[in-house]
Amino acid sequence: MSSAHSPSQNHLLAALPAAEFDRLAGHLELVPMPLGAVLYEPGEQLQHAYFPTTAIVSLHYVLESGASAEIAGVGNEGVVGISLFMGGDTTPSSAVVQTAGHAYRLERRLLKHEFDRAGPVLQLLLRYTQALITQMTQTAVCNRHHSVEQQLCRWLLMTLDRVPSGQLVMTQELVARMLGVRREGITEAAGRLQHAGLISYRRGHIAVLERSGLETRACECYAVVRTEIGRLLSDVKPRQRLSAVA
Amino acid sequence: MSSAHSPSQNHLLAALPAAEFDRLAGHLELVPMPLGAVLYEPGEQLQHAYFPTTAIVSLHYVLESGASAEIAGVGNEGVVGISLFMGGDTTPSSAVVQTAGHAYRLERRLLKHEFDRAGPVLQLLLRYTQALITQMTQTAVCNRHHSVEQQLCRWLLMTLDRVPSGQLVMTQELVARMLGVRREGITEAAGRLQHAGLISYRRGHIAVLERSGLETRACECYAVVRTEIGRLLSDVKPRQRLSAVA
DNA sequence: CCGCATGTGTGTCCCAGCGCACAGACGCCG
DNA sequence: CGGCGTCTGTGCGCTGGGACACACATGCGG
Repeated sequence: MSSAHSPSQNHLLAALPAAEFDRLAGHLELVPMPLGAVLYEPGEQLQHAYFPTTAIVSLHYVLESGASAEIAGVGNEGVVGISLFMGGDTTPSSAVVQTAGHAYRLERRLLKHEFDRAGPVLQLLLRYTQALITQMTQTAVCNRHHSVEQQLCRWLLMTLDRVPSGQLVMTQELVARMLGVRREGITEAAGRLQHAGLISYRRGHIAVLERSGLETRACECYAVVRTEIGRLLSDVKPRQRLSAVA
Repeated sequence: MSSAHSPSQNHLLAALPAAEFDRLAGHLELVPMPLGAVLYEPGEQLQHAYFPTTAIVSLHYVLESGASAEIAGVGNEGVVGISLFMGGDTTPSSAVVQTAGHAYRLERRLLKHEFDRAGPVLQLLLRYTQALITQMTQTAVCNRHHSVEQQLCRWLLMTLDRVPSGQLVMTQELVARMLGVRREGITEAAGRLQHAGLISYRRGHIAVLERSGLETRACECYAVVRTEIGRLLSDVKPRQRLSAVA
């Protein structure tokens, strides 16, 4: 595993015109993202926006009761901290590192400055935000109407898109917390998937064996989000490595 | 009921600096919004953005199975058609008039133009968008964890904020479709609320009698969204008539 | 003012998912 | 290599909500 880091590992940054990219590059700071790290908590003033390269961040909402659910996930296709350029500065949700890795971060001030420029950077960020909105709406509908197994498949697929190896380091307990369901529900669903030969797992490690099987069992939500990301971020710079967007 | 229409009945428009407001005013077109009218369908290119004054619009998502759910609602505090300035042009969801009334609409081209100006108009729109995002995330979590009754209360309260009279024209069937639940579930929940003296209804009409009671029974989601709208849109222009924001 | 479409109230059955409780099983660390 | 913490499997009973099936109201249009 080569550890050569580059901002262009993040699709948003990679999609920027060279001039814009160069302008920002000097200000990007590579930071490690350990599992469980909290990038921000509800109402907290963000100091940086994070462009993940290998890390995956989960936008999470915790209710007063302690129950929680993932709102959306952000990997190397996006950025964490949209409220910085949206103007609200904070959000009622939090952001937690779901898969350890790295990200490039940009200071709050610099990002806010992008708003005034109203250039390609802002345009790209807003498009991404719309894709994120799609993800959120889909999550809302999915939560309402789809089974735990369908959602698990969707979640695995989305994570898979951000982890090329297909080897996820993830306990069932954590997955349950992501989806906002009972741990036992995941055990059962995952058991069925393993039995069907689609995945295999052992104590905190999940390996996807047959991606297509997951796609069959997943709800439409996965495809919708995937397609929408492709649509919104493709014509900015046609060739990204979103791979198999269909 | 005075039928004097004015763009300033929409809080976003009203919050604009005078110069900006005047610039747009000439291009705003007052349109009636009949119940059930579809402003856009999934994937459809929007031709206008709508700033409701008395109408309420429901952002809606319909699954392949036919099941559906409201993603968020837009009243005189907001605007329908954010994808126009976000850059995506279309969304996978649709927008349907949930309560008849009026709105001012603005042509696509003009709104897109606002993006390039990167002025107060865009800033306000983006802030509103963030509030909308909050509403969507809250919907997602609410769908996961809260009971039908709690959600009904939340929905009633949010609608109430947009209908000063407290007299809603709305069948249980429709409410059910909004929340993405069974009609019978609404019948039961509404029955309990009526029994408790909080609301009264008859064949397609719902009257709220005791707002505070609904607030008690609603989940936290209502307050979160309400507070966030207040926070995000208040310091643009302090005095809006969002009334009792708490 | 009658009738029928359209809302609303019930009741019954069923099941996914929750809460809880505990039994194994793995694997890391001393 | 042994022990313990963590993760996973399983078995309850319970319940909210879904699907379906009617019976009854209501009020609009003819």
